[in-house]
Amino acid sequence: MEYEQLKLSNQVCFPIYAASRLITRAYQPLLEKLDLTYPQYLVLMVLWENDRVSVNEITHKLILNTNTVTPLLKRMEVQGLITRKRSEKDERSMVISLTKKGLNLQEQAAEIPMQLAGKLDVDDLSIDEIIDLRDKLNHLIQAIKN
Amino acid sequence: MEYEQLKLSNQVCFPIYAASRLITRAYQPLLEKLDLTYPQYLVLMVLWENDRVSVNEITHKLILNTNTVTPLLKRMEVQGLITRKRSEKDERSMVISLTKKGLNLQEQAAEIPMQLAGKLDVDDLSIDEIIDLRDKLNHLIQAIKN
DNA sequence: AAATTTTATATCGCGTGCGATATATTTTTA
DNA sequence: TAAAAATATATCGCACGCGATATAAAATTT
Repeated sequence: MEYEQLKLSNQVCFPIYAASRLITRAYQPLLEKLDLTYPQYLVLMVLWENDRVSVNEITHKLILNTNTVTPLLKRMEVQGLITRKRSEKDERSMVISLTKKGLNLQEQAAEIPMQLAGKLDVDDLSIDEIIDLRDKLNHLIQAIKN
Repeated sequence: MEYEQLKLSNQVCFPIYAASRLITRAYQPLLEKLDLTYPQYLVLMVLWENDRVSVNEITHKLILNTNTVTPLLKRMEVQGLITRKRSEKDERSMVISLTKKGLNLQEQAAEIPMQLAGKLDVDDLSIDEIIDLRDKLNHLIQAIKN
């Protein structure tokens, strides 16, 4: 019995899953120099755009759950990248802020997107194709969320 | 100082990372009925296409490392989905085979792709868009691999 | 105002995912 | 053929990622 829909080559989900891991692998040597993991880098990107946010805002922006983000932030606190303080307005809420060290990393991190692009074979992939890919993925994300 | 390239909304990598997790989440309730995780489902897809393969072949097809696949296969062996035997031709190699239970799951699993498609908001995403997305992702995967 | 519900964060357990490393077997080289 | 290199799998440690559950504070209802 043949089930065409069960072939790996016919899947959309598998390439997304594989691409996600390949990208994390590609980032890894670049982020290692800053002593960061990819999820930690994402948290910093959120904070560089908007410092002093709640755990809740971070989970929403990164589409992660608290049980992932809380330990992640605790590790980042130990590394001296961020601080965690209870909000005075709402004692339930945690305010996450950049330390000087976390803020200063931004300058070095700014080099990373270009360095990563260098890892892609330009013959295989154009800028237009990447932008189209990004937009279609955002469509897919919306379609799953709905 | 503003770094446009560090904004989440300008990233391609983040949507891939987010989409990957959202897809795994979408699969989860469907796979739960078969008592499978997404990576286990992927291993079965490999075996349904081609039974009696080595660990090496599985790692290559799924683009995973041995240190991920070996424990994964051991858990699947405990669940009675597969068997693991040393190859007679090459004692280093492990031959992974489907059990009857593993083989029989194929019929139920054949329903999953259609069920998953039902979770996507059709207004947001057309079939053509999905196929184009799949092809562009495969381009990206090749571009990273090179 | 007291009781109930909601919201925000944290904890626990388990399954990945991977860098680094180990072990055994096969292949290649000297 | 003995030594060295390559190949296949396994083990260890750590960081996610998430379902289930807990706890405390705030908001809502009664």
